[in-house]
Amino acid sequence: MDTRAPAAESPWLPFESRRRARDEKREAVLRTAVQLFLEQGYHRATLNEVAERLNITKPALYNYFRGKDEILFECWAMGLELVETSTAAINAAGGSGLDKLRKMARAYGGLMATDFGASLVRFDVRDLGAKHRDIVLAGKKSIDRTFRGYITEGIADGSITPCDPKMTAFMIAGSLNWIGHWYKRDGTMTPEAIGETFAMQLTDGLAVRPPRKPRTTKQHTKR
Amino acid sequence: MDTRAPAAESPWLPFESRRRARDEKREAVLRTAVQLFLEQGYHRATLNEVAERLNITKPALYNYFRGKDEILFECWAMGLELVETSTAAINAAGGSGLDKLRKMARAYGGLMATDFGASLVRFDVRDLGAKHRDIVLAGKKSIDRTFRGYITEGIADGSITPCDPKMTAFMIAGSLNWIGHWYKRDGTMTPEAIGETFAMQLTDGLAVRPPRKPRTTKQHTKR
DNA sequence: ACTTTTTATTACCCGTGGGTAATATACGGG
DNA sequence: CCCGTATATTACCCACGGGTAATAAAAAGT
Repeated sequence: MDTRAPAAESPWLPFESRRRARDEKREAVLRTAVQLFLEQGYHRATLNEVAERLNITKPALYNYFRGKDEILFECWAMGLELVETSTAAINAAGGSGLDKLRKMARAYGGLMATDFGASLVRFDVRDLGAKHRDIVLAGKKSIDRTFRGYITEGIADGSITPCDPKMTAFMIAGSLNWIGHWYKRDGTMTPEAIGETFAMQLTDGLAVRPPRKPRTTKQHTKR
Repeated sequence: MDTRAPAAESPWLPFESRRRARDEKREAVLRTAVQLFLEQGYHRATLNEVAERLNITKPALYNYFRGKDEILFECWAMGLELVETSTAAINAAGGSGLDKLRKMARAYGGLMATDFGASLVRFDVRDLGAKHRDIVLAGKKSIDRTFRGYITEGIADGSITPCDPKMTAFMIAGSLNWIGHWYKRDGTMTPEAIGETFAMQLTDGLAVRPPRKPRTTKQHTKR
């Protein structure tokens, strides 16, 4: 009667044979939800459709989450966790401030091309309850501090030219965050490649620097 | 009976003396709406509250707009118009690709600190009807083309070091777009100052360049 | 095999908010 | 002064979707 193929990879096979572990299912809900939220936007996405994609019905979701906003929060939590893992590795590896900043740009930029990574910038904290919102805001603040930290560190150790760490962090994080808004899987560039490109260009600059003798700045005579 | 002070500057004085021109009112609706949309997010903001802030009632809004989504669209239209005005001025002024890119960064960055400017990046095109959505997407595409154009121009005229214009445009526009997400009026920096800072740093780079003789890249021996 | 617990289903509630119909009030012109 | 038009108001509709209660079916325990 219903000949639709089952959604990609749901632990709930269309009928019966449901015996996987609880955590696996919870995670599956999350994966499906984050996808739908990104696809349609949090408010347009309905729990009914999340459930449908998993071959279950809406109330079943309430076995794993207290409500829609908790699912949203968990998406954020996943993203934050990924970032923390990255920063931990970077801090452990050591190096100059510039080194760390570049590694961070690469890692963070790559994350922005993943579902849970994009969650960090595509969703709205105002959709969360006060409690969860505070947690997320703290996480975001921590990320910001990390960026600023690497920059001040870099200025101190001479690997980065003096600048306002706050503004520069906003600038770099902003351009990386934006990846979460435009990146589509169909693109030719892999997330890592994008992260790499951004990391280099953000820290390398654009303007041509006159190698030594700056020829009088305006010599673009012919048109 | 109702002793509340009338909202800031509404053409509708609490009772009577409503005779201002239609366009003025339409614009007032727009200004109030965009503020509320930014404050609370499009979906949480209600037309009832928009109306309330203007000392009128919801159905009165329908004298000026066909629906909520049309109001949203007009916010976008305002923002797009502002950008177009800027680019027109920049193109008229001429200069090298780098010059134009810097001017654009300054102008666009400043716009991101305004309500209608922020509309361009804080709202979701998926909230629009197909027709309006297409218009907005076309506008965004045009902005992207402008950035890319200045970059390719700059590469051609030698003011910008060779790079992938697409990626670089994403990078610069991204960091500027992000201003629309974090800028708050209470900050110490004026929008123009931010635009200026970003314009310079984005095009100047961060990494210390060894003035001439690069001393063997790793000399951060002590700690 | 029986009971208990977990997990799912069906059926429903109901708050919210965009949108509309019917109506009233003000304004401008003849 | 009266009428037509523009603009506002009150009162309402109703679709949508998050959330819940009651119940059934399956797993797990003994």
